[in-house]
Amino acid sequence: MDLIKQLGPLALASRLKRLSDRLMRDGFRIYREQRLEFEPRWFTVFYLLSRKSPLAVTEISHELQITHPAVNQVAGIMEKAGLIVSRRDKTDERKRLLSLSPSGKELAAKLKPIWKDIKEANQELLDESGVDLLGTLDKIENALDETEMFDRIMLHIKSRQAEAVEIIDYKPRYRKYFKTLNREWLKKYFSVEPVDDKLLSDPEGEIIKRGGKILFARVDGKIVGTAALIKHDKTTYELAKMAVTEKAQGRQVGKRLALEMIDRARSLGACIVLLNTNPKLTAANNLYRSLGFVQVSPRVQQSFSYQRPTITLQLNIEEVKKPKNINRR
Amino acid sequence: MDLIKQLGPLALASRLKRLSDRLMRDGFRIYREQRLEFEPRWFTVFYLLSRKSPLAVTEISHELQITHPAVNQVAGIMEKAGLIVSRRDKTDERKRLLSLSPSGKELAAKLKPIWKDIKEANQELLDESGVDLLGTLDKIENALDETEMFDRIMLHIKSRQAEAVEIIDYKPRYRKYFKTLNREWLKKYFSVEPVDDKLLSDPEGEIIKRGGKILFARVDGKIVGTAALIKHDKTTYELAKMAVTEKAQGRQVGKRLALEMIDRARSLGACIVLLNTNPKLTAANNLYRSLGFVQVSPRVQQSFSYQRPTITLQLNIEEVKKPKNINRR
DNA sequence: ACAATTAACGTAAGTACTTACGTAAATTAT
DNA sequence: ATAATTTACGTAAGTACTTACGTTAATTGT
Repeated sequence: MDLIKQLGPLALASRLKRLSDRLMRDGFRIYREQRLEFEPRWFTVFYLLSRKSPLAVTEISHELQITHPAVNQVAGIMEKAGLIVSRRDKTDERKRLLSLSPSGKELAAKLKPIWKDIKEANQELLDESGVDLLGTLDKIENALDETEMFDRIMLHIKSRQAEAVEIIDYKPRYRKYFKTLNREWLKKYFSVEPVDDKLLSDPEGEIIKRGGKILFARVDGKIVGTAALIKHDKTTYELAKMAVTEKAQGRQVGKRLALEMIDRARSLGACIVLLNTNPKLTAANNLYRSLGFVQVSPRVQQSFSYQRPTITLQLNIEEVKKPKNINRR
Repeated sequence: MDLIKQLGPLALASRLKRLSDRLMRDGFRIYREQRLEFEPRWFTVFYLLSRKSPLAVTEISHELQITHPAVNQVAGIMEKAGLIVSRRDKTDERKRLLSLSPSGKELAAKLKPIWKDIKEANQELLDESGVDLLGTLDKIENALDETEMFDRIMLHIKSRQAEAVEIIDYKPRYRKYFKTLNREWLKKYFSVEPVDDKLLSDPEGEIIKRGGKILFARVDGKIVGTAALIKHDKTTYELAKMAVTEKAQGRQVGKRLALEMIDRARSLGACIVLLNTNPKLTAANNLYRSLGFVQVSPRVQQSFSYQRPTITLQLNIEEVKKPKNINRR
């Protein structure tokens, strides 16, 4: 019958809102029944000012953990209602100091016993239910302070997306993807240089026959990414021509390709994996750095010859640590 | 630092709202980050339709325990976005049947894995905190279904207000209040008849010297109510001239006066307490009935002579039960 | 000492509900 | 069979927050 209840953790936010709305509404009814010109919305700001004043708008906002426009709005309404007064801070002209007006103080005195009744009624509700909701909320808020729900969900999404990525070895029938995927991003950011075209047109001759590797990434049966490993010497390889089609970006395809390729390099006896990239490609560079790549001196940079500005990164193969949050069965 | 947290049960609703808002906001960020044209607000209606359709607006409203305008609004937005379609019910032209459109179904398929991630992340948050929040919410919602917060708070307020009412015996210096308080309501609802004026002008002679009683109610040092007990014969008394000033109404003054007067009648050896009232005075009559007064036959009605329509109520003194929720130390 | 940055506040618009009220179709009562 | 009531839906306005953005005053860096 009650879907939100049934959905459990999925509809947690909706359920909390529903309960909050239910309690707020009854607060509104109480004030009206007692013929008090007061609204639940005003409570936090009003109560705070009744205990400590004057206070500036942002001071209140910090203390209540709500935004300053919220405070500003409530303060505006209460000032119109004559409950609070405001004046500029003499020492800081930006600040507007709020405090209760005489009639605000009078109302506060009338409200105090009602607040006590509300507090007791809520306490009884919690006692009756026999559960420590406040303690529960404490713990949940603390856990969220550690890691926000956004990051928690993103971890799940990324791990699921990484699992959906299949890494497969080079096969002649995939050759065309090696070229098209790479030309896609080269055209977008720079231009396809002769050095690029040579490699892209003959991956078997230029890369595989010289002791390198080529991998592809497949998601839902479609080839969405590729990467090459070029052999420089017995212990030095270069991770190059890594490309992920635009639609699949942000789905951990690049990460999976790079991780797998580093594994392959290790198997081939590599001690150093080099990588040429452009400073503008921040998303890619962040990935490389997260995998342990560090920038090396310009000396190394000389050995390759691209028209576009290039920086060289290096990974010492012994330092590789597998990242925690990617499940790579 | 965090006032809402410090206030505990008093700011329970604010705190639940704050947590709900925090979780909702992150939901919004997740959909945006995944480049999905979907909002947390749509979730409940959309999810329900993805499982069961078609459904009418109020059917959804019942299932989700939200108001039908909320459903109507969300449905309107989602229809504009092309996610749902609606058609009239053939057998009941009032009903608008909602179901997912093909593109809505497509989106649902994309959303399903994300929902799973959200669910898991929320579940982990709860597990991590080591508390059964969902069970706690269940219990609290059940307790509120039994008795809403409004009624819980009202019980506290009424009991406190009843305690604040002081019942004091007649003293000559209070004589004027007996007249003014009674004229106040008589003028408001009817008119002051000669029979009234005779009693009100000489309470000592007309009531007390004839074996009756007069009581006053005092709140915060002010006389706010009065009541008289008129002796008819050895075992029959009449509760009359009960008046509570408008400002103090709804604060249990009448109830305290009536209860105290019934006690006095009992002490004087009364078996029956009569009472003349007007059918229009519903608030007062509800009080009388709650105290055990029942309407008697018109025969009794003849013995008194007011111009205004009058019904007579009677209380058998042995039947008096003290009401539970009024604390009368 | 001056520019750049940061802080405090205000306003506008958006989100996600609600209550209040109106209309029309269906159902029930007399 | 007609009137009265109930049900289903729609619209308007209100509540209580948010984000986004702009202005002005104070603070910091060079």
